[in-house]
Amino acid sequence: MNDGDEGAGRAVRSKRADARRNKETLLDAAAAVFVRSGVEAPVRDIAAEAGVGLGTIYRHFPTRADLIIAVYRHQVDACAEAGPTLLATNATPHAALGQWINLFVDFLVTKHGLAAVLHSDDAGFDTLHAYFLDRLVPVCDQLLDAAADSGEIRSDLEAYELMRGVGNLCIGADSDPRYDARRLVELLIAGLRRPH
Amino acid sequence: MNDGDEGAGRAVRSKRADARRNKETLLDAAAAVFVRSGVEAPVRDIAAEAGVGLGTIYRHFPTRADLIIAVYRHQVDACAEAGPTLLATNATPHAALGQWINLFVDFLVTKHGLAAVLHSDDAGFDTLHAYFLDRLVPVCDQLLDAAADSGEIRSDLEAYELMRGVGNLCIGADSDPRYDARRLVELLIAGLRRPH
DNA sequence: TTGCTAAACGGAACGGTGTTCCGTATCGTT
DNA sequence: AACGATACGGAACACCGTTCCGTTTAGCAA
Repeated sequence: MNDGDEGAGRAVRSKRADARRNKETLLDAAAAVFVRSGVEAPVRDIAAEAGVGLGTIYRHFPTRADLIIAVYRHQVDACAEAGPTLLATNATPHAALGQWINLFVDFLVTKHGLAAVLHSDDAGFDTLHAYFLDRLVPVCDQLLDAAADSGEIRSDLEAYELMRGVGNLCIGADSDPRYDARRLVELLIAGLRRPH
Repeated sequence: MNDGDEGAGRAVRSKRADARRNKETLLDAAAAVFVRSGVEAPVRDIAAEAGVGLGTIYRHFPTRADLIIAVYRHQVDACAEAGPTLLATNATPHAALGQWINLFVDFLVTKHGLAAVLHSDDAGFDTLHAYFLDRLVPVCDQLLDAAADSGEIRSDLEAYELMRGVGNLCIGADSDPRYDARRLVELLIAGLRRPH
């Protein structure tokens, strides 16, 4: 994860200072452009914002998806880490699940077009897709299991499927005042309740 | 809707025979290519399949979205018309709503990428978006009202919002065996039930 | 049958993507 | 100061939807 030092094996010469600087600049620029124009903003815009050539972007981030991952990695990780915490601090697993899903929805909805790009079957966003799934599905699974064990919800839905569904519901949620993803997700979670 | 004869006003010379023929050929070719490669297939592929130049496509269908509308218009209309019928033949409005939604989901899921394109905020698909909405929202509204009046479901959800939600849930449902849009939509509809 | 003209055709060309490639500039070390 | 590895910039490529216009043809009239 870190630049410069390699924990195992022979020592690897650390990156050049300008390279490390550019990577930071690029990350900041991308974040700014994503806020302004959405995650589908042209790579050239990001290069311009950073005052850097196109080659530089692609050397640091082999593909657009990798850049997007890098920009949002911290927030995805934070969401993943919030899972166990919520489970511990809430009265019921179902409440924890609801709050965690809300966290995820808020994250997606506030990033223009992230949800859309996340679920486009366009190859090349595979790595982005995979990263979100790898990081969040296990957490969701844990919450789902806990809620199922406590008898609050039906137990026949996979975490993967729920995450995809919730992600899908968030598509286009910004840029359309008549569409409230949060409400629909709540409905979906409500539909999960076991008809006791 | 018809080619050639204009019901009102002065007579308009009917289209040339080759033009009418090409339009048919194009519609068939597009349908075939959409099945083979999905609705996002390049326009050039459709032109090649039809054995026709690019100009010909764009003269008949000013934009890709118009071509997609033309290909699926019949099925969308059929879905719209099924609404009142289902309401009349089902025991409860809620059952009718469920069946109608299933019809819509089946339609979307079986067309590669239609749902995705339908909800992409890409301008240029606005007309496609608008056509689906104009045709289907009123029908959904009628079903929703009936079910709300009979007290089966909560009444605080707009037809527009439900249609968008269902459409979103269908995105990527083909090409992913681990994701079953039908089930999630059922969950959503279940969540709609009034907690009596 | 033969002209003639409006209608329709084909496909090169345009503007905009993401991505690759390579000559050039710079860093960090000797 | 010199030099090689590293990183840079941006022209070039492949592909997209769409536009434009010179060429062909259908259909009618003489």
